[in-house]
Amino acid sequence: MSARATTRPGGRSARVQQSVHQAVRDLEAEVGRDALTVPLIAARAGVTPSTVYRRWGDLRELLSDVAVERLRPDAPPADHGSLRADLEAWTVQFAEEMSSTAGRTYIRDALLGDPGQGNAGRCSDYAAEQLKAIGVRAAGRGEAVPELETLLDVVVAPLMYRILFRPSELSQAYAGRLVAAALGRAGSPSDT
Amino acid sequence: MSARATTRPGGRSARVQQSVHQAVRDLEAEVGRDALTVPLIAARAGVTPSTVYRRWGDLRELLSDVAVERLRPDAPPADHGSLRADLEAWTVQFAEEMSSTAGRTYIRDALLGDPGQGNAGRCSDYAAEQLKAIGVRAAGRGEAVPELETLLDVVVAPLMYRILFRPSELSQAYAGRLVAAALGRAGSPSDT
DNA sequence: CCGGCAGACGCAATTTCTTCGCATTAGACT
DNA sequence: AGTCTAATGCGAAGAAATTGCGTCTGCCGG
Repeated sequence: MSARATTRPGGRSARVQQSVHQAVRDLEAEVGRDALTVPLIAARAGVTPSTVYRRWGDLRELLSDVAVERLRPDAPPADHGSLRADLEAWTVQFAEEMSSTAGRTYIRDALLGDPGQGNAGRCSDYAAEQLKAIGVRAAGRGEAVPELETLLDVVVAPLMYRILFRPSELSQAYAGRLVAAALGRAGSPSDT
Repeated sequence: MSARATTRPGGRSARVQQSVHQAVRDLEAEVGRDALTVPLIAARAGVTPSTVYRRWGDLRELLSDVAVERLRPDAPPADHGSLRADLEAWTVQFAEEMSSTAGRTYIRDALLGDPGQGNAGRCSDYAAEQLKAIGVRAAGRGEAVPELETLLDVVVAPLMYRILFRPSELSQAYAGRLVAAALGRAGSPSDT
């Protein structure tokens, strides 16, 4: 499932998916996430509930798809002139977005309704792409760049762990320390 | 919510909670987790569905409570004679348990139905307690012991990140590298 | 030891959600 | 243009969620 790239961009399936996703976003803002139901979303989207059940299986999977869309970065990471500055800026922004009430909800939704783990993997891929872009740019400047896996282990994973399991232990200073730790070491615990 | 320590151990509320939890565990083994419903659980537990809804709110919160119970370590970490050996053994066992199909399901359930983030925090506390016990024992031997926060950042967080977001990237060798990384550094990115 | 009190539970009706079969339609392909 | 596949709409039947009300359990003061 996880309806994606169905027929063509102009086809009916694509229109239905768009209007359903849009209905989820609209209703989430209007009535709150906890009040969302499949019949409610279907009515707003102008389709019948059975269509939603057939395409997405249940409400959780639909919310998971929408959440992943919202977690997709909308722009490449900003260029601040150095690897350290780029990493710090990206990390702080990432931490702020993900630790917000909305961000945590999206992460949890993305993780929850996810039979094949596809959506969760996509979340990680988004972060990896951004970090890779920062790394390529830094390499172009001649800077030494940590392994991508190292950054995921040392920066992203601790952030996400706190966001999910220890939301009170997260601060901007902590995010900064993670970046410092990542840049302070050349090798990597994960050189797979 | 999150019914806990209601009246007395012998009270009726406690009996209801126990029988409901037991019903969840039994039915999970018999019919599979995806087939669980509140009416089904209530019938097995010998209570009415409305009781379950009133005490736990919905199925997700009930499953969250049961999942946290299952994630609670049943014994202190084994003693292998040295900090490194204890850490490696604990980490490998932790990774195996948590990355199994059942373990991932419990983690996801614990995270999902968790309004106040109380259950997620408890999961982290369990790991922290085990690590602390290993640390205290090592300190008693005169070994230098990393900060607890460092272990959470360097060992637990990367493991959990892979379990949740990149399940295919997890191996026993990776768990070993994480321990090596944790013991190879004295300081900490998180000396809060 | 007895009676009152607060909270939890059982019961049952109502509302809402979920599932399914069947007919119809949109879009693709020749 | 004609046909073929797949997705959608519709409606009914079944299951689950929610709620009000009466009852009972277990606790506490008299």
